[in-house]
Amino acid sequence: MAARPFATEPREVTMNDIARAAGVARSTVSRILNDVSTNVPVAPETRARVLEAARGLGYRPNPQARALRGAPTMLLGAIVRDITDPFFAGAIEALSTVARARDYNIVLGHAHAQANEALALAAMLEARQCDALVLLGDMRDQPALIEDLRLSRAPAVALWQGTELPGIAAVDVDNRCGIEQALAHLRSLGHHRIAFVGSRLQGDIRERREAFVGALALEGQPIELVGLEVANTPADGVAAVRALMALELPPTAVVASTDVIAAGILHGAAGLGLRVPDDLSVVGFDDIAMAAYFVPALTTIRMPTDVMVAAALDLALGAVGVSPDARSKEHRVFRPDLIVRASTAPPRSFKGPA
Amino acid sequence: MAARPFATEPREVTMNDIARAAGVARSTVSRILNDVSTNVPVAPETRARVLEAARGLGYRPNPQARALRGAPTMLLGAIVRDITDPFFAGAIEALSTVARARDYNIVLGHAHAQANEALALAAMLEARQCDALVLLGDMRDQPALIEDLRLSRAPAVALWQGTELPGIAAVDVDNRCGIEQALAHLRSLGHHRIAFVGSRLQGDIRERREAFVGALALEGQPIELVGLEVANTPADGVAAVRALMALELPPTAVVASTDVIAAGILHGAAGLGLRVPDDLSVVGFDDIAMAAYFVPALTTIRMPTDVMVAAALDLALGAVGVSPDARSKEHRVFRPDLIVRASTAPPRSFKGPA
DNA sequence: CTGAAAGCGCTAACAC
DNA sequence: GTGTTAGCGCTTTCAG
Repeated sequence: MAARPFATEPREVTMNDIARAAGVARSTVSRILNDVSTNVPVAPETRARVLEAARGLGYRPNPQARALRGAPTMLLGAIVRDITDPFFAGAIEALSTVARARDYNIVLGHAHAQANEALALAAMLEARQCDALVLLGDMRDQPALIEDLRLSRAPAVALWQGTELPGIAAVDVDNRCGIEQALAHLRSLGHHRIAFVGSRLQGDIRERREAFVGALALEGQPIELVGLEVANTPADGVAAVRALMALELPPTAVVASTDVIAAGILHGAAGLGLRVPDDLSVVGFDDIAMAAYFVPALTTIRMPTDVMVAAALDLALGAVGVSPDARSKEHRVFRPDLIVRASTAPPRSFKGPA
Repeated sequence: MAARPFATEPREVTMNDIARAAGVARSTVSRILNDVSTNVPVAPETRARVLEAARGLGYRPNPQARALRGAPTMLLGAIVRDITDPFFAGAIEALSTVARARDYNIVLGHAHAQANEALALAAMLEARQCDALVLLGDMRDQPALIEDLRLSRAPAVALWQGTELPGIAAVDVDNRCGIEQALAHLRSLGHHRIAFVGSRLQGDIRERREAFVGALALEGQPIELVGLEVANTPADGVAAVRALMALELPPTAVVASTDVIAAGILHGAAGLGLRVPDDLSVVGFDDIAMAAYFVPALTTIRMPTDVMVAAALDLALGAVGVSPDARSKEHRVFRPDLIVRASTAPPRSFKGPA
């Protein structure tokens, strides 16, 4: 067989084919298949014939044609910096689940802090294939994206942005509340020298850091901060705990800005011959699926991820009774909870409440 | 302002608008914007005028209209059972990266072994919004999906399917090779009682299990298998190690079918007061990002994920010089490597090579 | 070199 | 009840 320039695709079955097969007009087929019987009556006999033909021919509606007529694409864009981050992986899963319940699919636009970062995102917007967009995590370092977002017709919602993006609806966690719970827990165990590990640069993490500083400053407690430039990786958690433990007066407890960093802290502590929680207490943030199976199981802050994701979707796709205009101004904040596990205990020197 | 039934969308800028602004015909605009200058010459003056108008009006091509004309959607469907699985999260990230290099975006179709499982997938195919599909992980328990896949016009590639799906191209890892490396490593350390943890039900994992059984049977070694029904979760890893250690003659080493299960084994071992690797050696499979930061760092089998994902994309989107027909019959297998870390050591009783 | 016209598959007025 | 018609935004002959 000679190679043809273009493969002759096995032509799609269209409404025309059904119309011909059933001996009716295309519009009739459309009416029946879309079940607009409420408005326009159709003879049951015709209906049966058309449905039969459609099934027999294996008809599948062409979404592009529908979209051209103004139908929604049923695609929801999810822009995330790093799918590999277990917390965001979980969030995407949750988002995908609630989206599916509305017959929406997720288009992934991972930002991946690379050189071409903004481009990937712009491409997605440019393509306008999505009915709405959800941003997961802090994107303020991608000004081009934010700008495009504003110009874009598709509504956008920022999840875990950790800050307000004027004109874009937001769903966030109360980071201060979470950090305060962690600190209250550690203090009740008798800890006085508590360190925080996490960058001051990125949204949520920055908020957590500020909450930490604020809370300790309020009480005149000594503050030990590490990692103005800590990345959200276990490797940087290892480096941080090494730095902390090399201090003249090392902390007895560490609050990590995320569970991923906490994993590194646990690993690094073990490498230094320290036992957690006896020699060092560790508190994480996020409660990723694995946190309960760290060695030891991690005490951490859990957010109502499912609820938050559902709220974001409501905002993005339009909950009943919420005008698009009002939506873009909304900023919903949810309260996290402390989950106490095995990585926290009274410090060694602690002999009971004063 | 009274509420209108439908918000008047800020009308998109179309080619007609440009044509009007530049005083040319729509077809001319199309030619210029698509740069088909090779075929049809266009007056430089006209070209400039049109480009100017397009930029000025902020024109963005409508992908649906293009698709209707037969253009590709530039969307790649990725069907994965569980995005939360760190290994697959990494794979999706890799896939997304190579896809982006070809201007493709990923549409997520997570299968999530629920009641509505097959539906989600069918919906995606039904929608035919994707130019090609990549299946990540074993999907044989979703026969409806597989069937749809065959009917679908979009080419599909199975990644880590762990078995052949007739008519669907596949990219896989040599599981036997990986398991044999793990066993060789453990034997060289002096282990004789080695257990395997992992279900016999699912694709890759089943292959790993069979490789394990085969290799040990060959040498008449005692075989300890756990988990005919082990799920790929840390929780089941914990249960497995408890069961193993309750045996009359517990193993001195465990091979886990995945790093996620290995995490549970490490956690469970610690809970039993066992020290890894002194009391028990543990080998994982996958080398997920966190594996190097487990306590202790996990010895595991690493696959060339990036290369495999790229191969899958080539197959799906059509590498140069490969006919669609030949592609669907391809089955490429890649070799994994053992990464030795801190979770393996000679067994306690071992006093050096015999 | 450029314009006119047809049509991708579908929906929605508007006839009859 | 059902058919006719127009048109969504775009590409692509085919005429000039």
